[in-house]
Amino acid sequence: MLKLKGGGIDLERSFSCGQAFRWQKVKAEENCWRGVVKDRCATIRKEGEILYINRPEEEEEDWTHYLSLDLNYGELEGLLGQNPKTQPCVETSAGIRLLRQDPFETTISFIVSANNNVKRIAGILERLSEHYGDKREDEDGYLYAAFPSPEQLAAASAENLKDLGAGYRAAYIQGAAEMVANGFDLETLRGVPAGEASKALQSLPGVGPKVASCIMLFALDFTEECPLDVWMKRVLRDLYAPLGEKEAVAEMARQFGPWTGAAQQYLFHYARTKSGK
DNA sequence: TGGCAGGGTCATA
DNA sequence: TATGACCCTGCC
Repeated sequence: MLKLKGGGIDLERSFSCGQAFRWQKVKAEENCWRGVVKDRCATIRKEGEILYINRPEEEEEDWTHYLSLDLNYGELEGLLGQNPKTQPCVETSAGIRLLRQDPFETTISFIVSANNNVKRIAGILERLSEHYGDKREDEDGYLYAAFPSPEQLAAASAENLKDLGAGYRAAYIQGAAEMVANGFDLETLRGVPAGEASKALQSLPGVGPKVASCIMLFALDFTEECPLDVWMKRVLRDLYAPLGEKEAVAEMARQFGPWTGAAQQYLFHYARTKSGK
């Protein structure tokens, strides 16, 4: 059993704010979530400020990194609190942590996210894993399906993917998986200029500017990325009017610097909470 | 029950 | 650069 200091993380907000799709609340227990991260299944329970994770102690660094427990989010919340316009989201979104996710899983997840809703996205990814991923058992005997490897998904037929509910995204999933399986190296994009990484990602089928931005923020450590979806566009109109979208993003980057992406997630969650979603 | 929105992308003009 | 089409489920 792995034991970590939680550092103010809010599991519910972090897992259900739309950055990851394979975490589910364990209903029988208080503040307890189970999820599959690439090929590992974990159950995380929070008691006070301590996280109990049913993983071996050697994985301490991995989970600290995944949950961003090594960063001081007090700094972000301080910045958000300084501006009366962004201040309200501190209350609704405190405890959200950007999860540092696997690049391939994130790529497929956000290809699936296009013109789609969170519930259906989660269902498609679950069926994708059940169908093509390795079946495994965690330390407690819980059976789960790992996220498929690029090779496993590349071998899938678009028709079969369609049957899993992916719709017109089926061909994108298969095509992107094939490119990665054939040597398109997502990892090497870390640290290259943002414009270059975005352009490279957009050479994958089903990946446009928004999905590229999500992959960069959620999986490749581009912490200044600010993905603009329909919700964030509304937020920017509300908060930064009369600035246009580009100017508003520039203003966010100026205010938040390396915390821009995390601020985006706080504001995104705020907007959705406010609308009752 | 019908009608539309849902964390966009792609093809076409 | 600007429009529509696109699979299909969930929700009002």
